[in-house]
Amino acid sequence: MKQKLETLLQHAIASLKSEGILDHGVTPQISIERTKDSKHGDFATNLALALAKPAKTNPRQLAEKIISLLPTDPAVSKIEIAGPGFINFFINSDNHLQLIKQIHKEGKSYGLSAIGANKEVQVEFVSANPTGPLHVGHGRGAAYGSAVADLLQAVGFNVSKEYYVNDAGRQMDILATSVWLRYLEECGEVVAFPSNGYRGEYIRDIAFNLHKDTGNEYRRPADLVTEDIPADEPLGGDKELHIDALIARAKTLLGKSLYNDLFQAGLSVILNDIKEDLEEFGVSFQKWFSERSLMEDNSIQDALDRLDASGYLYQKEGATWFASSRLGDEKDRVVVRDNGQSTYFASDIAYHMNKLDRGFDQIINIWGADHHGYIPRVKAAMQALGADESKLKVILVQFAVLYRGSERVPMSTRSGEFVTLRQLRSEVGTDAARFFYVMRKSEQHMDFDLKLATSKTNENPVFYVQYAHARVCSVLRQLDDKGWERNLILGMDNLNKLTEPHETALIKALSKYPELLEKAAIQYEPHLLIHYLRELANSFHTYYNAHQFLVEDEALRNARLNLICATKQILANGLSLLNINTPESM
RNA sequence: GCGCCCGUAGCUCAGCUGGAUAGAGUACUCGGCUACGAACCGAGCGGUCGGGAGUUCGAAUCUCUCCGGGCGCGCCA
Repeated sequence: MKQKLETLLQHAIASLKSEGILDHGVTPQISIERTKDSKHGDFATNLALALAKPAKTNPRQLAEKIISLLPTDPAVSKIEIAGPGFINFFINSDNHLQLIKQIHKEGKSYGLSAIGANKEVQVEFVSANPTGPLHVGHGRGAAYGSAVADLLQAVGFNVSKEYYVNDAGRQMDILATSVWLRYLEECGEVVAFPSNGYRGEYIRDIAFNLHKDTGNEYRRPADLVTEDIPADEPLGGDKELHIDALIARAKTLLGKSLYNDLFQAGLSVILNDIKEDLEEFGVSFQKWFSERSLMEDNSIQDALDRLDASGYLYQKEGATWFASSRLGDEKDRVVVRDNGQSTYFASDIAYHMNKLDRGFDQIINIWGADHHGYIPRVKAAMQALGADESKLKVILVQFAVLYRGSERVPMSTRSGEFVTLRQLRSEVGTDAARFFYVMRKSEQHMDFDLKLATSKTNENPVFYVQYAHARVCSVLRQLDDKGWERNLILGMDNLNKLTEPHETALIKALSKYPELLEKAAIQYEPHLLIHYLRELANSFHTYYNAHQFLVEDEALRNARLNLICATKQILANGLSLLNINTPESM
């Protein structure tokens, strides 16, 4: 409909030009908007306001001229000028009614579009370090990322969802060592647990199972473990030196092969837990990309060679630096440390080179807001690799700050004090959790009150939308109980009986769905879909309370049933896009 | 200190590529089941859109500045 109006306006502009009212060089941006107030019709354009200046006339006069030049169209029943010079379009009600047939015909695919033109898009999100279970902060990235990806898929992009697994580096060594020390405790060796180790209960679980499965294979005497290790922080030492020494000791005492097994054991338990957790949360990935694989297949070296070949690398103080400041970063960055180890950033350069090599048209990274300082250096790396940096879009998701009542809940993986995504899901339910996360736009800081979410689950708006769906289902069951059958064709033939204002409003709400879906997808704003679904549910509930559907008049009854079934269809389409259940009863 | 994000009703948030009277939910006050589910609906209450200046026909929206809050500024990942 919007497009139709745009075409009509294009004609009018062409006529304005040929009449000499408008200069030929002017190519106005036509914006057609939904009206907020139905007194202003269905659609409005500010075209006359925008063109008044170049046409050297006043907006209302120009609006009249435009209307007189507008070709007539059967879908448009009335055109008005309002306010300072808005042109308001009223759509023929028959045209609205056709929508019900269209929704019925297209069913699940109603609202999908092809604007993505099958372009290849990669969306990388969550990518939490596999050092512990996902917490509620990760949940937001997971819910948001999958919603964005699924929306893009719905409007015709070819989307690949990916999780970057940081299975290398010091954090992982700390994890392996933490597991080992807990394992030694299981064996009966007394070793003080480092203040900088992972203290979570899940580490003990992994150690317990490891001990159960392998016996004393990893056991080493406590005095050998602690011999000559620098003091930990609580004893006046340095916690970083302390834990690094313990890591080194683990490697020496266990040997490369056993240490690797230990490392792998911890990693796979945690990673499997994350995969399962996300699966249950309705989030799936096409690919789990391992950081370690970049080291093993020489990708990091290749990437660095490429940077070197284009002259962006140099040596200083024993380390290798990437001259990212030449490409907009605030300073240069180390890629190979003076001890010969490559940095995390070097892995990331290689990873992004890999993404580019895979030929995606668009690469979307969804990161926590704490990574924002990282964007310039990654973009610099892409440029240095000779790629178009606009291919990369980084979306930052702000933190969810947890409260229990008015008390702030701390979140730190290291300390082990955090609320896991699993706990949240079991307390508030997966549907409610997803809905709540996606309800807010990503840049908005989010206050998540656990007390509120858990004690008053019925107040979560997800139930409001699901209830609308269940209510339609209930009406259909009632129809059956009364011994009536639905007559689809009779209903379609009598759509013109739907003349109540509540019906018109509901149909109008239905008609917004496709354009809304496109907007939400292209702008990466799934919260728009949530808000829409709530509005739609509201239109339905209002209608439900104002009129009875199961009336004696068979023609009217079936017309109304067709309308509410169309509503049910769109509620289902929208909710399932967000991976939220559409219950038939609640 | 520099950089990014945010500041809208008592609370949680929409609205931001400039558009008509700034909207929801929640809380509070009324009203609605001899109706297909009251997990619902209707009405009311509630605002210097953080302050100030600018841009223009028009600013919550754009620019500048100040104030307040979050986050980041490692040879950590």
